[in-house]
Amino acid sequence: MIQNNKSEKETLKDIPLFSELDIKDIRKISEFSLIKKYDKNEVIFSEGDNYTGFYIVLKGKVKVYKLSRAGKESVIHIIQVLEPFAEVPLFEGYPYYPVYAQTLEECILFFIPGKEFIDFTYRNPHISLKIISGFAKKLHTLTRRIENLTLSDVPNRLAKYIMEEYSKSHKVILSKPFVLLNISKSTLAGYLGTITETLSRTFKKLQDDNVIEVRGRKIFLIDIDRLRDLSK
Amino acid sequence: MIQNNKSEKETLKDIPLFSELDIKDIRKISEFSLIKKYDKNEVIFSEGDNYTGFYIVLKGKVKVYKLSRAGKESVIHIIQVLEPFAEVPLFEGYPYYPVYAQTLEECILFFIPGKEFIDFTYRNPHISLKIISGFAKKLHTLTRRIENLTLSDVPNRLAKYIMEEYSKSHKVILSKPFVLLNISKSTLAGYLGTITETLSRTFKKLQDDNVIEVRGRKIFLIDIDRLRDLSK
DNA sequence: CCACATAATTGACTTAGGTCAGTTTTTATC
DNA sequence: GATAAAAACTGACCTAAGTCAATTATGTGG
Repeated sequence: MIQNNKSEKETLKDIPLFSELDIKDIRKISEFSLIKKYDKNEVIFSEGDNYTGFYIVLKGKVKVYKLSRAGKESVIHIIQVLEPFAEVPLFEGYPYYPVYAQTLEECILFFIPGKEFIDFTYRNPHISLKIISGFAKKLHTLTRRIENLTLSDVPNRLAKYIMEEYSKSHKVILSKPFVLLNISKSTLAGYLGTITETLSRTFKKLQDDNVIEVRGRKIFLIDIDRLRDLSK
Repeated sequence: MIQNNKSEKETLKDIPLFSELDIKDIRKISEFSLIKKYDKNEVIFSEGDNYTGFYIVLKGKVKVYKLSRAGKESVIHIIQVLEPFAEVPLFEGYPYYPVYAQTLEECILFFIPGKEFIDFTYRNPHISLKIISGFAKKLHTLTRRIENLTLSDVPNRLAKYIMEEYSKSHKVILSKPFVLLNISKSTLAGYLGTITETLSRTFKKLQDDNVIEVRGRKIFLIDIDRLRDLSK
């Protein structure tokens, strides 16, 4: 984990959280923030660690998760480029990280110390509307997750996931539409609230039913209508 | 559903969301808001209804939930006195209610039209910090719910629920500590992500193990240590 | 490019918890 | 306080998905 703090100030403007800020404010935030680099699979913080601040992903992907006593993993969020994570405890006044965070690949993260950011927020109230809309979006997502976990079975949840990924990026090879999983199948299992074995069998079942074709991380959508139906 | 708009202005100051506002602001909000009365079990809004605004419970309790195709119910929140609900879509710009809401008993609700409240927020940025901390708390709760649904079984989730209720209100009769369920067992089942039959059997099992004693809605905690252990 | 480690798959088995159907208990209403 | 309606409970059964153990595939660093 190396730290440096050069350029990159341009990128910050692309972060939804900072999109309303002018270059002066961006510079101010940069002054008390850090750019940190992480290898693949590095643990960024653990549940129970003292809270120091939050992160924004500039490059790579981060898994935010909880662990059971037995070591089973429940993936709460997959954080993509330009998205923040661990910003919730800051506004709750919670002094510890309530979850684990680990990189899924080589990452560059923007680290923002909590105390300084709170001060900044007080002096720049317009940023709070950004925070609110970010939180609202997260709340919506988590609500849907709870709904899915309680009302849908695994094939249903997997179909939903594939359809959502597909609607984010319409990729096609040789007239065949497909989705490229950007996380490992074990991470996906944890995200769908199941285990790798069950996920593997579910993929197979959908394949045997000619709904999809699984080739490694490429999932070809053979029968989109049926997949859409399965995802309801 | 009758509407009237008298007194009650004092109560509004007790709502965490409004606690920082002075009497002038409270009066302003009251001007564009409504007090609505509901019978027990009245549906306040349904999923898909056009979004008009959000509510704060002044008296009673409200269940916020989703329904599966088959009509199975997943309870997302139980809203208690002075808590707001349906405020999330407002800040997401989502034009429909994404959930159902129904009273669990006779209720008095404060209804705040969305458009007017947004305007008010722009002119009173200090209220946005209240919104943020409310959202942060909700996010924390939902995260724990997901964790529980994916990593714990039903006895575990029930034990957690009882312990949490107990820590909110330490009630004792004849030296026996107990918890008074303030929702029906079928609602509780939906909240714990299970069904009434399973909940009933789980209560029975905990009773047979001499951990609790169930007498209607009164749950006596016979062996708190073991219950606490079960809830981990 | 090989060797090792990690990830994914598969089979046999178990089990938590859901379904269905019927009964009892509690609650609300006249 | 009787009667209906709703909520809670119980038993028999079933099934989705978890566990355990072993195998196969994939990826990665030397």
